[in-house]
Amino acid sequence: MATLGDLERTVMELLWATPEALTANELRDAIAEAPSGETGRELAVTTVLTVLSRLEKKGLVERERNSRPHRYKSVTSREAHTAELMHEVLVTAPDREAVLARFIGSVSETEAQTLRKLLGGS
Amino acid sequence: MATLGDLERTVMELLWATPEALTANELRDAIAEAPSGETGRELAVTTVLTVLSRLEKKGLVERERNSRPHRYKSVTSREAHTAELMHEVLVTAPDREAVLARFIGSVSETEAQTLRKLLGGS
DNA sequence: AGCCATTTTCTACGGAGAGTAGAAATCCCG
DNA sequence: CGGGATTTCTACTCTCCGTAGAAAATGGCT
Repeated sequence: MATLGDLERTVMELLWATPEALTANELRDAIAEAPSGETGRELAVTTVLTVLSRLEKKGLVERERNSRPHRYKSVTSREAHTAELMHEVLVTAPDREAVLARFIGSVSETEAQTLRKLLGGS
Repeated sequence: MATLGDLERTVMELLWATPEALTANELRDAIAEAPSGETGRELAVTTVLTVLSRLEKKGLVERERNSRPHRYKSVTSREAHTAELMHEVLVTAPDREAVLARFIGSVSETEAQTLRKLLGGS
């Protein structure tokens, strides 16, 4: 179930947060700035490249091979990816209805509201 | 995020499927019978015990230490556990509303129906 | 009480995934 | 064409998990 490591996750979050495709160097710098979370670490650019190729193999990242410093971007939006993961979790259980029943009990009222709206009438 | 290995998952599914607490030996036998999935493997009972203690450390399993052959049972139901996992996934994204929007698009009509019912009116 | 079979704990190994990065190969710009 | 930038290869380490033997603990039976 495509589970991500810490660094992989950090990279994905940066890619998800950026509309344009990024180069490995740009990513290395962004990680060093460390706007959130882990103390800004100084990684070798090869480290970032390794992670990127692993993410590419996992199908989460796509690279533009034509432009010289290759540019990387996420294949799906963060929301789509998260929703897909949720669905994967859901279908691991035989009784999905029961799972959903529990699940809606765990979401906030605001979120419940959103769900009602999205599910529309009937 | 408490991700399970294959054997750990197999054990959890057996525990979830059984109301009474089970001993390591009973679990070993149940795995050997292999009612589903993996070809019935003959595991050493110590293997099962190791997995059980790891699951206990992860908080998924509880053991009755008083009864002599210790008996193990799951801490939460399969549905509760699955729903909890889904929620954990949901909150990894900043825009939960957007994730939920995608998510409901991925559930079947039957499930959507269930959700409407559970969310009630208003 | 003492012994032995059963049970539990400890220790360990091998393989996979992930973080990390140097060495080597490749690629262009000037 | 040469050299700096870029990419690929290779590799080491750590942690997790499957797997199980060795060792310790336990408890019933004589």
